[in-house]
Amino acid sequence: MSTSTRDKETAAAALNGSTDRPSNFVRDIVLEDLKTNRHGGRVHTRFPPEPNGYLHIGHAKSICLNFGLAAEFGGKTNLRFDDTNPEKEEQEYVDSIVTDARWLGADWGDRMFYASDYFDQIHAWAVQLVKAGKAYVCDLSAEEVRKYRGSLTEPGIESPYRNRSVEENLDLFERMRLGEFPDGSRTLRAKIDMASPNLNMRDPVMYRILHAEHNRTGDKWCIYPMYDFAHGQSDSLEQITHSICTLEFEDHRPLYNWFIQQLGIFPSQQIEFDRLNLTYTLLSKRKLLQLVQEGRVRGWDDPRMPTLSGIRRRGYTPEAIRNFCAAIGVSKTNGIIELAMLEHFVREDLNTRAPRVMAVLHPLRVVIDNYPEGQVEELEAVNNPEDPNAGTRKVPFSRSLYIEQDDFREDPPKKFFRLFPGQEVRLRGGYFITCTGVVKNDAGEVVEVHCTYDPATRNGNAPDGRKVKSTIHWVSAEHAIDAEVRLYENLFATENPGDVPEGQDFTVNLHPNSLEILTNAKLEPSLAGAMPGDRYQFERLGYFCADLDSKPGALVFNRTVPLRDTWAKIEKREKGKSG
RNA sequence: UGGGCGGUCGACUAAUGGUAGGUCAAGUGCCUUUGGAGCACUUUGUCUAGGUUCGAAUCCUAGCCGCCCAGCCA
Repeated sequence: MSTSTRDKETAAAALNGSTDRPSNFVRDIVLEDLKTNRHGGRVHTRFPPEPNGYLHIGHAKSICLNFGLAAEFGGKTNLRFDDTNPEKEEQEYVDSIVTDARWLGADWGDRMFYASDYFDQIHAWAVQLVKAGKAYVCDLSAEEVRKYRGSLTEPGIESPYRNRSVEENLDLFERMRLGEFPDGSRTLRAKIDMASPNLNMRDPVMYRILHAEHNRTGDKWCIYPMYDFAHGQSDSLEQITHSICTLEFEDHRPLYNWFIQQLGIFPSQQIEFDRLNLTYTLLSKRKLLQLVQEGRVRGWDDPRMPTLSGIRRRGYTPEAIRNFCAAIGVSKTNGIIELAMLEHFVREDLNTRAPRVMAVLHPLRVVIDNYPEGQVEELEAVNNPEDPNAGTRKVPFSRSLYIEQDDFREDPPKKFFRLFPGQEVRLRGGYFITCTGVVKNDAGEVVEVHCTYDPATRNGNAPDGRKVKSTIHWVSAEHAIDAEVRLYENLFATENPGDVPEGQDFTVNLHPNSLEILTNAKLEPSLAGAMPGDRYQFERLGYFCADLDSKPGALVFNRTVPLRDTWAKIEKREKGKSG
């Protein structure tokens, strides 16, 4: 079956309501347009980032919506850079956006465009509006324009330059283009209605003078169109059927439509949805840029950043992000999604695919007193209990091991099932051991735990059928490889980092210890060949991903997300009871 | 106080005049060689007040609350 046939059938199935994909209001609009044959069955969307920062998880929602919708109905999605402000845009951002969008799974074929591709046409349209008496050159300064605009409750006043002749406007606009005037001295404005209750309709600026080198058009232009006079025009040129943007552009829709109507060009339809908000997370390119510039993080791809590059480096998969985006839905309510939702979808994805390994983050030495000195056994460990095809691996076992400090208590609290004096536990993939004693340092801290093992429990079960309440992970001390492990907390300590006390900066909400670097982690030897980007479950701890900084012999792992920790919950609750 | 847009479990989202359902979170139990995963069960909701209707989350009226808009940013 050809792709297009299948796509059409998919579209038909969707039209019949026979798919179980959860709908949303944008999809419903598309469905309705398809039913009424509004665009001849065509669905064409676009993803229009400004190359002034890195893509973040909020953009992922938009990418999934735009590309997902088009794909579902056999349509297309363009990648289009909204590059109308040369002062803020850079090639680095273009490159990162391409990389990140592709990584997420976006496919725009050969349709990667730039608003700047259309500068000639947009300029011609501006001239067209001038000739029609719908636009004029205004000599008011920025400050004057603001004053003349009026306020939320008061109408504006018309610019004294509003009624210049077409000839004069044409001449002036051309001289603006030729660079005869300094930045900010004049603008081209649409002649609409200074009394409109919608401020966007009070003679909005269409073109401003900016003697700035543009990343793509160089010094060809010294006038640049504003968003409002570029975006809809670009949509129209690309015959975009559904131009999906976020809620804050709702007030711009009348203007979007006004330009299209005055110009008599293809009527793309703007539809607004709610942008993503996540607890403990800031999704504002301006603020993320600030974090990078002030060195509060290690860069745009710092694993604590909500950028796609940061999240990727942290170990998230594109599938997890897509599943998350599908689950949160699309609406017009401005809500805030709990970060736990995102974390759920990484765990869900990684659970099925991440190979299990053993790693000890905070090592505590264990000596098995009755295990023969110098003996080494290769125990067979399951790679992934969720995936029978993942097979097994050999893990060396010897007399001296490391276990997690948290897995031993000299004085166990209630409901603590792990190792303590007199207690027997199972070593994951191996023997039962019983704690017989401890060695302390001068400070009274336990530095070594002594145990005996039961040779009859090699396969992890006791022949006499006795049970053990807990299984703990371990690594053989002499075989362990060292690694650096980076643990992350939320970048921000408050649920809504945008809420800032009067007069303060949002950085006051930064989590003081969002990065903890462990330099003494001990890994099982099978990890020696881990390459950057490789993902694992460190058993009982969480999902980890070899960092970009990782090299053979100098491994570095990021904790993507911890495993759900029932014991931590119990302990917290018990402590609350007693304290 | 002008205009625009919204208010459904703790969070997100369905139900488009006809049984308020799903996911996350939380809790309980089962299971378990990860206190993981899985399974089962449970708690909690239609902003308020009127009205229309046999029947309202849905329609009407009036309130209340929240978000966005006064860049020559997007």
